[in-house]
Parts: sequence; structure tokens; C-alpha cells
Amino acid sequence: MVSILLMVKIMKNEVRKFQEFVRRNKLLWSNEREIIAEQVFENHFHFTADELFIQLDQKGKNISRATVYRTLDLLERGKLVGKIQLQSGKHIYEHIFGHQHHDHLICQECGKIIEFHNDKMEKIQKKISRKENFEMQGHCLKIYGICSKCQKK
Amino acid sequence: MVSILLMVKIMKNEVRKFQEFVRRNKLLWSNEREIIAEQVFENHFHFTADELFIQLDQKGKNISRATVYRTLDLLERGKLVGKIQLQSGKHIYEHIFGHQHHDHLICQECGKIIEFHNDKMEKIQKKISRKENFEMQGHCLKIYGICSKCQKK
DNA sequence: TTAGGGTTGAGATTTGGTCTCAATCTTATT
DNA sequence: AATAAGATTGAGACCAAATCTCAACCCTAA
Ligand SMILES: [Zn+2]
Ligand SMILES: [Zn+2]
Ligand SMILES: [Zn+2]
Ligand SMILES: [Zn+2]
Repeated sequence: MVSILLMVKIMKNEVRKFQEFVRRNKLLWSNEREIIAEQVFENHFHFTADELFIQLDQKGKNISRATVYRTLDLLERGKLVGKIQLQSGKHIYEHIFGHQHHDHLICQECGKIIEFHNDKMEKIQKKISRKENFEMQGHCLKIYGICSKCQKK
Repeated sequence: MVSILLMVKIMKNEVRKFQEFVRRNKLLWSNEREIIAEQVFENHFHFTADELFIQLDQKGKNISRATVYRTLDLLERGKLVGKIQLQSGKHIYEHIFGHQHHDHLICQECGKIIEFHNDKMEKIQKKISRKENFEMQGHCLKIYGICSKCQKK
């Protein structure tokens, strides 16, 4: 009688993408990178590096802040997550992979973030860059103001 | 024989505007505020708080960092200077008074900043805000890429 | 199994900026 | 001009976010 144990690691598509990116860049795939990526792709909106660190900590994963920061950098370089700077100077992260590019409306009162995408604006930006002989790589548009809920208060 | 000495302080228009703002807000007009404002309006492009502090220091003005930061905040509140956040997290300042609103192209290679203004884009932003019932107060658009000079390298 | 080299954790360090508070200055009022 | 109330300042302590250090450890290819 023969028993075959087949270990197949179920890996989220996004995590696998990250793994591919890491390998493609001749870096090593570590446990920590996998755990962090998993958590990142469980967060379905914006989060800070420290929030992510605390989430992991609460799950009993002992991963240092440094590694969280380092891995978020890697994820950003791989274009799997985006990094956005708030006016306060703090950074927040969000998925990119599988999501359409978008910009943000940010409420100055409660911090609420509304996402939007506008093709016409994207095109204008490309046009402006061309006119200046500027090789556009990316952009960052944030509209600051007061959200509808906070206006009522 | 009578001799009249008339002391008239020559003050740049921009500095006077700041003085008016300070007085309007029931704050006091100090020597430090005047010296800082003068230096600010001598800078005809973007500068950091620390650069400003060093400029003043090199001129022999003994003004503390704290006061420089505090005064820049005030100038910003008075809408006399604008504060822009770079991707690195650093802030740069620039005149606003007497200048048209504009956005920035920022070279990732050499740091060069090109200013531009596009009315159509401003309008689209207002439209987007209206649609979301968002009371727009301001916005920040930065286009990142490589300037023509750096492309040639 | 091993060697070479990438990765990690703990904590120190850096950075850009803010806060504290006693001394000082500004301004309005006598 | 003197005074009093309150705003401003400077020096340095402090802060949070992020980065760096380096020895111990882990991954991978051979
Ligand atoms: Zn709100
Ligand atoms: Zn978003
Ligand atoms: Zn350049
Ligand atoms: Zn500008």
C-alpha cells in the first residue's frame, strides 16, 4: 500500500505575483515576505505601515517593523501596492494589482478617502508632459476638502 | 533751527501684505517676522525651511529654527506662500502672492521642478468634487518623471 | 551538504519638525 | 514715559516615522 502526501501551498494570486517579482529580481523568497504580502492583500483599503505591523503583531507573527517597511518598499517597487502621502506627511498604502489607477479626494475633517478616475485628466497630463519634453512616469493628484458628511456637522 | 528726521521704513509690497495679515489676525509684528518675510520674498523659486534658516544664519541673523518654521506656517495661513510636499516627505515653499496657481512636474533624476497651469484640469477637479458632494478646498497635483536634460544623459 | 550571499530583528540613529517655558518684546492704556 | 497683559522668541528637549547597523540566520544553487 502506497500513500502519497502531496503538499500544495495555496497562494493568493497577488502573493504569487509578488513572489514572481522577487524571484525575477534575483531576491530571495522568505517566510516573512509571504506573511506580510498575505496580510497586505487581505486589507481591502488604505493602511499605514504601522497599522500593518500591528495587525501582524496581533496575529502573533513576530516580524520586525524594519522588515515590514522593507517589504512594503519591495511591494511598491513591484507595482503591487501604491504609496500615498497625506498632508500630515504620513504615508498610506493600498493595493494596485488588479485595480484601476485612481486618484483621491481626502476629507480634511475626518480623513475619509474617496477614490475616482478621470480619463480626460490623465490625457491632459500626458499632453502637458509631452509639451515640456518630460518623460512622465507617474503622477499624484489629491483633492483636499470636506466630505458631505462632515459638511452637515 | 529745526531739523526733522523722518524715518520711513521701506517695505516690500509682499512683506507689507504679510504685516497686514498678521495685524488683521490680532497677532504682533516682530522684527523676526519681518526679517524672515524679507528673505522669503527674495527667494524667487522653491526652498525648504532649513535652507531659509541657513540663508538667514549666513546673513548673521540669529533667528531660531522654531521661529522660521512658525513664520512659514503663518505665511502659509496668510496664503502668501505655498507649501509643497515632495515624494521624499520633505516640504518646499514658494511664493504665492502675485503668482498664478500652478502645479508641478518633478524630475526624479535631478529634482528639477517645472511649473504649469491648466484651466481645463482645474475645472474637471471641481466637477468631480461636486459630483461627490465634496467641498473642495484645494488640490495637489505632481507629475513625476524625467526631465528632458536628464533623458539625454 | 555546503558555501555564498541575501534577509532578518532589535535597537540605535536620523530626519524633519514640534513643543516647552522662562525671558523678552509688542501694543494699548494710562 | 511707565505699566500691564499678553504674544513671541530661543535653546534645546522631544516626537514619530522611517532608516540604518550588524551579527545571527535563512535561502538557493551546486
Ligand atoms: Zn469628512
Ligand atoms: Zn486609493
Ligand atoms: Zn532632471
Ligand atoms: Zn511652484
